[in-house]
Amino acid sequence: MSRSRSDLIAETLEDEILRGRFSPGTRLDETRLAEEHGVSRTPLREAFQKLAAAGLIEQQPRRGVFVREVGAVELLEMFEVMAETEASCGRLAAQRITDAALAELDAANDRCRAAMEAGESDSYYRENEVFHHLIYEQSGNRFLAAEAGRLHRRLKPFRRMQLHLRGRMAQSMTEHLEIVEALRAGEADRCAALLRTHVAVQGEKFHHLMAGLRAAQ
Amino acid sequence: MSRSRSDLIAETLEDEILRGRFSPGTRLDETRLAEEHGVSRTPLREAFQKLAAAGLIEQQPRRGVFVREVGAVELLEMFEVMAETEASCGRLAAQRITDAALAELDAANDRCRAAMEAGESDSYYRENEVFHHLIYEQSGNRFLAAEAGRLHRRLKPFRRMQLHLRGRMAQSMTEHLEIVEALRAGEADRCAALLRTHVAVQGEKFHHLMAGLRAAQ
DNA sequence: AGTCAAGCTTTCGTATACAAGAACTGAGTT
DNA sequence: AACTCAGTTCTTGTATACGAAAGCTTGACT
Repeated sequence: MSRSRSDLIAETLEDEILRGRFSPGTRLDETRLAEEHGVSRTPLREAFQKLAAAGLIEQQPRRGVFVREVGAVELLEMFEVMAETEASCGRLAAQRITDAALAELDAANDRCRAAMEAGESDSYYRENEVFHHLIYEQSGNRFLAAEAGRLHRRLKPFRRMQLHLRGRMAQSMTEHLEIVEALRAGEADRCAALLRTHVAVQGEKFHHLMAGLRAAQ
Repeated sequence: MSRSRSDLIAETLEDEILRGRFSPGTRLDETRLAEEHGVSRTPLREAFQKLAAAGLIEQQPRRGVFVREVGAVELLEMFEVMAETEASCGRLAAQRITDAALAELDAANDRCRAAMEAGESDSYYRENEVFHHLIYEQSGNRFLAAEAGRLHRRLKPFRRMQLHLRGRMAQSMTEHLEIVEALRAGEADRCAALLRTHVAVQGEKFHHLMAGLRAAQ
């Protein structure tokens, strides 16, 4: 599937940026990175194009490329869009979901509950992701699902931290159950509303975390 | 603003593709296009990267780049997402819109009405676009507005044709008025629903047109 | 001593050259 | 006559070389 060197490098860089190896604002040196990956500047530049298109880096005219500083405002905006997008997925899924998928959602929720009861936030996070991706798929709209997946991936690093907030897992869990209920009943509007708040809460929690960090400094 | 040659070429190519100079499935010859634009292959390849990221072309591993064949299914999916996205814009705008923006929407609608009464579908189309972009902006979420704008642009060529359908302009017009009403009243859910169907109708009309074309062959 | 300008260095943007892979064509064989 | 295999050619992917622009440093002038 992966086409060429530049694709591979783009993936690697994306991972490294999202994982925080390169902090926001850092300048990415073409020459040095090319050396590091053992290639010339050409494939590296192609990788940069892709990252720029994905909004991860910023290319300044004759200055170089920099890891994009995603401000708190933009991040909150992205969370809002995520909430709306998931609501859309839910709305459509409520009209189109299959019994098999409903069973899968139940199973994912069971695993979520198990993780919660064991207090394993890592595996909770993993199963939570399965749950959400299932809904994306069940929207029956591959374009929408892809869009949702992309945004989800983008917000991943910021989503994760808030599961450690006390009581969040339990609350998230009950919301999941309600969502499945709405899906099973085919209540599109209700399902959309539930998903919207379920995700919007993450944005708010994130906001609180940010405010807390800022206050602590 | 525009950075370099490759940016310019990307824009030109995008326009040419959307306008139909290159029909879907056509292979884009690097060498020939480079010659045509009076540049080397390098900036052209960079332009290709951008177009690929925008989903307009497809790069096949050692085969070349091809104008993407957007199937009817995918197109309908995109219309559906457009409907959902505009609904989201409307929902948020209903809570955040300013009086000034409401006045602008009224003005745009007046111009729409004038165009409709004059039977000028071109200028109706233009004012219609203004109307929708205003709502994008008034969502108060720049990320969402950008997303909506991108999708709108992508669907432009397919949106346009259906205004020629008999009675569509008049219906569109009344829907606009209802939408502004909901925005003014701050009724988020109603505004979202109105926008959703307003845009979804376009997808359906498009579907009919497609079916008609297919039947005519 | 401070400021401005000019040159120098660095790095980006573009061109070109080279290598590797895929398709096509031709001939030979079954 | 059809199929296969090998050679050739065309095109893509990558490397490298060159030119231009931006920033920094240094020196001279006020």
